[in-house]
Amino acid sequence: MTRLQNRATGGRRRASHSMESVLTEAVALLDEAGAPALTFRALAQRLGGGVASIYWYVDSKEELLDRATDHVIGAVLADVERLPGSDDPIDDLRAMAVTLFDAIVDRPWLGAYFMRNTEAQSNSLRLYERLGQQTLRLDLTAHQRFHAVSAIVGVVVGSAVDMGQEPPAEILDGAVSREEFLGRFAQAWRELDPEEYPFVHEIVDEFDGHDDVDQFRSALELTLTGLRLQAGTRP
Amino acid sequence: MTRLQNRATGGRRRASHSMESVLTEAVALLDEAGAPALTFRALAQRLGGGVASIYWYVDSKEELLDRATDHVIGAVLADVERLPGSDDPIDDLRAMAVTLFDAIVDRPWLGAYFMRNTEAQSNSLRLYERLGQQTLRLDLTAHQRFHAVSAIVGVVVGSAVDMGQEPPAEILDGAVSREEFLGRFAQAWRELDPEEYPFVHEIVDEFDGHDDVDQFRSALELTLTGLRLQAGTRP
DNA sequence: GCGTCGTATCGAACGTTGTTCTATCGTAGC
DNA sequence: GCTACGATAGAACAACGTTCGATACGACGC
Repeated sequence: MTRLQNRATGGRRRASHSMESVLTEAVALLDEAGAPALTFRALAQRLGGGVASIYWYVDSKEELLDRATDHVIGAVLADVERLPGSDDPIDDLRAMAVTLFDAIVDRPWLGAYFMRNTEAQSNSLRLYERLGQQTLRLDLTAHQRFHAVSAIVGVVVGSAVDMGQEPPAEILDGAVSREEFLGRFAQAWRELDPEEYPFVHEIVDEFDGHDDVDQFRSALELTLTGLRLQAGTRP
Repeated sequence: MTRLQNRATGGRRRASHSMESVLTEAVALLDEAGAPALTFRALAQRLGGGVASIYWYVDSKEELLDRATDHVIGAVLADVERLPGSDDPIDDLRAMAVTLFDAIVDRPWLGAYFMRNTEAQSNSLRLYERLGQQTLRLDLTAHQRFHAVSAIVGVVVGSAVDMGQEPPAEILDGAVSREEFLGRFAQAWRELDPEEYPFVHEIVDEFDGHDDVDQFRSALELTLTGLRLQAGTRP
């Protein structure tokens, strides 16, 4: 689609984009080096065009982020809709939440922007709807249903934000592994006064080398059993 | 503490700060207009000094944010330690979580930075310890205790992030109230296809004019009942 | 009194960011 | 061909975090 122009002045090309390509490359940048890597200049270079051209597709960086987020949430939504489904709505809720969480594990930057603006994020709304539909199968009031879905999304986002924060550079360039980094923290904790920090000492071994997915699963399970009790259904 | 100097050249003053004053003014800026308002230039102007002076107290903006966050978490910790305490550790956990959440309601910017870096945030670690101590009174494994506290913190952060995002400017300058803004969303939702969005229609009235604190309380209650069941204690 | 050292301060500059301005190209319709 | 419009792009702008070098101040030795 790109064309030659102005052969006399050296044959500079004009780039020809599309909403799709802009979003795809934006997501690629986010995937490769996280949120700070997505700048208009980096994106323009990748698209082989000028900085200002991006503003034809998008009014601001906020909108770019929203659209990029919604773009990948679309894939998550497809995964969720492809889920088999069972006779237990709570099992289905768990499967959906795990699917969403897995997507955020693959793309840590998602955590910060997911569900920020349902206006420009139509796929997020659809996902929200899908989660909510499972609560329609439970014996709850509308009030309880609303809060149940909020709670589940809250658990996902809460866990995701924990992992979403940029690792401290030393870990990004591979100078130290994640295990080393956690271990360093654990060591500092072990040197605290056991009288003053009995709990920290109790769990320091659990913290050292812990798995984020386990942590999320446990948190999710607590809310789900709470929800199950509230709905009065048998496990 | 400020002194006069160089009277001959017009009597320009030299400002004299302290870690305390820097942090206090930084928090004041955050409180007044949110995270984007805290810039080194704005802070310097408020302190009546130069921009570079702040770098004597702090090595980067990240450290400034960490220290400012820990500064106010110190007050939260004091509130938590002032809590009466009961014979039910889960009741105490709830009271602590609510205290923390209330602090974030007052200072929405807290949500984004709380628990980001326990290295420079000693008060956060103390708060984490205080929460964990309650789980020591429950019949749980160390593994379960670790996950329980993570879950509770996750619920707080998850709810806080929801509210922590900057309102879209129209609401900041008072052009539209929060109720109007929510109502606009609700109206858009009501116009969706009821066949395709049954859940959204079910809860749109709950969403319209909903209270963030209620939402948080419900989510917290679900995890707490889940935890209670896990510990096998009677309510 | 004078020089020196460490603490503390500040103006100016640098590089990068999001955003806007203005000018341009290429194609489709007349 | 001319025009209107969709699309592109370079240059400039303001604001930001950060760094540099110079400078002031109080305390100390002498």
